[in-house]
Amino acid sequence: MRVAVVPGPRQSGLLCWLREDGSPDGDVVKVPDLVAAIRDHEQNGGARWVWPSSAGPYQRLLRGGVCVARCHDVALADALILGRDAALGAAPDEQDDAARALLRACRAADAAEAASRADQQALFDPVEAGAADRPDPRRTLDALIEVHADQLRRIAADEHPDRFGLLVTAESAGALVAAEMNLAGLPWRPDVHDGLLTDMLGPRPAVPGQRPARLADLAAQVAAAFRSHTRGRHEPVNPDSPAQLLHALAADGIRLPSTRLAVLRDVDHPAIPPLLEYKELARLHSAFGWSWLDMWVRNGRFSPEYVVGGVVSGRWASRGGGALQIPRLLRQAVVADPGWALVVADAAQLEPRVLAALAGDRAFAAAAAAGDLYAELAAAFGGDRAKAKVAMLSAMYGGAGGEAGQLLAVLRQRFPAADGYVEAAARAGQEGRVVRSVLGRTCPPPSANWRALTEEAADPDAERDPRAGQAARARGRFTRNFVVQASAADWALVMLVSLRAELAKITRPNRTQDELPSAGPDSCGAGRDQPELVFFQHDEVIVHSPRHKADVVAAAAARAASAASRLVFGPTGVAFPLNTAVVDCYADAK
DNA sequence: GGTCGGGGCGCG
DNA sequence: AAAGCGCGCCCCGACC
Repeated sequence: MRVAVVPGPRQSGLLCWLREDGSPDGDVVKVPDLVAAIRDHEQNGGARWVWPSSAGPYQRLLRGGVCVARCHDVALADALILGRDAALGAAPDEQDDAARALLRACRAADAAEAASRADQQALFDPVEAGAADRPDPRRTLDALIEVHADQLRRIAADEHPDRFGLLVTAESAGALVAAEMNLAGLPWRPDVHDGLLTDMLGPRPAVPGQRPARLADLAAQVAAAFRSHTRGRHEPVNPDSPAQLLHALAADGIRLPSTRLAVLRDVDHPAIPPLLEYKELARLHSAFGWSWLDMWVRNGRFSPEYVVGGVVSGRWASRGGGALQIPRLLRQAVVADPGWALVVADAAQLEPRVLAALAGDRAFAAAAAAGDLYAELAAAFGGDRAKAKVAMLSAMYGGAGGEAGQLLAVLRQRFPAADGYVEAAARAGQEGRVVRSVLGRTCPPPSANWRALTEEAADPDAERDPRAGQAARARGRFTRNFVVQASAADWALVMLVSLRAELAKITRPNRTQDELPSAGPDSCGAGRDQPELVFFQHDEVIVHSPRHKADVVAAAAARAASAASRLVFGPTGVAFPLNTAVVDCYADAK
């Protein structure tokens, strides 16, 4: 059962029950307390809540201690559906423009409210920011119902409506998980983090912006190693400046294309060893140093904002704190609370397995039935596992340099279906067509620039622009990778939301306001004794769980992985094994 | 004083 | 022969 929901003034809201086709079933219901109304319905069978975006209303619900099981996020659905239709050349639907504009205004008001809520630390103050700009609730509800019904029609019109419908459902559930994980936060020990920084960099500088002792020392060593420095003609070379480094090296007779690690590593110059060490430590300091700790860790939790579908391939992005680029070293600071454990589950070699399933390559599937895919493939590469891995990555990324070319030839011969699949995707991209993931996420169409460039080159009379071939091949690599990366993202998303559903089964249902432990935010019925999803990074999830429930959680993760494989790929010989570890500290999970 | 693209590097 | 896919964030340096 679907119910359209729009917030009204103060705590109120409008609800409208919908029929299967999305048309209104009965009158609009005005409720004085929207959070209470949704809590009641969740306790009595629930509904799929249809709202303009999860971002606004769901934050409010979570803070009221209410978790919902299902929703339809119209904004995320629109991105998927309109992306598909634009890519496939369907004409945009003029009549929906007004309705969609109204929903955008509603989401903007939600965002303004959320921003002001983040400013005020007081959680229970009524928040009225954005209220002035909020469009009329009744008109918004009508627009919501109209756009939602339109979306249902467009989903049904897809070449594979079941799969595309699953994608929309999973993306919507992903938005719920994202909000819940943001509220829960990743357990983070500032004392451990600070200890690591101090060990490597020296004590925290008293003056912010000052280089810590170790960095200052290395910077001085770098500068002193240049002749230009010893002749005293210049300011000390700043190791943070690629331009200054290139210049100083050139003055010593070494001309380099860049100051990349891979380039510097092969250079013989006294400045290089301290420079390499400087670069590594400077990055830690600037990206994840003390100021990061101050800015992002509160009450022992790191709470990044996840951006569902923020990457074209459907992977998530994050805003603030670089949540998806945490250096592996700092996993030591991710420690479960006393009496709790981290259940860390990552999909082993997800992308090559996805390719095997996509292509329906039987020989490949047979190899992927085992735990270590590359080890199984090694036989085809003279028993060398490393070669098998290079070949796979090259096939998926479009690399063909060095040894990769020969390895690709082996791959082509032994696994023709898998090779054919990515080659076809690459060809489509080069020709300016779009490709789709297994659940139907579409890659963006080529830009006008790209079209102009490549069409010019197709004209036999025109001067051949080398950039045209370059651009075409680049797009071929993009689409080649897209089909694999985006389908892997499909699998991971379905796995994540399946795990969420599994966890809900071992978690108490929603409680009433009276049962809330204290006057603080409370996620998904978690209180202080229930497992919570706290991290998701492309092919890996972390659940923070009471230690005595960790094994149950691990089993739930395994079921979620099986469910994802079945739902996304149907019957396939390919296995999608999960590496699951129950640990105190993230760094101990392999 | 700000913005913005590039270089570089962390993660998958 | 040149070159692999996707992000976010830091610093620098050019620019307004």
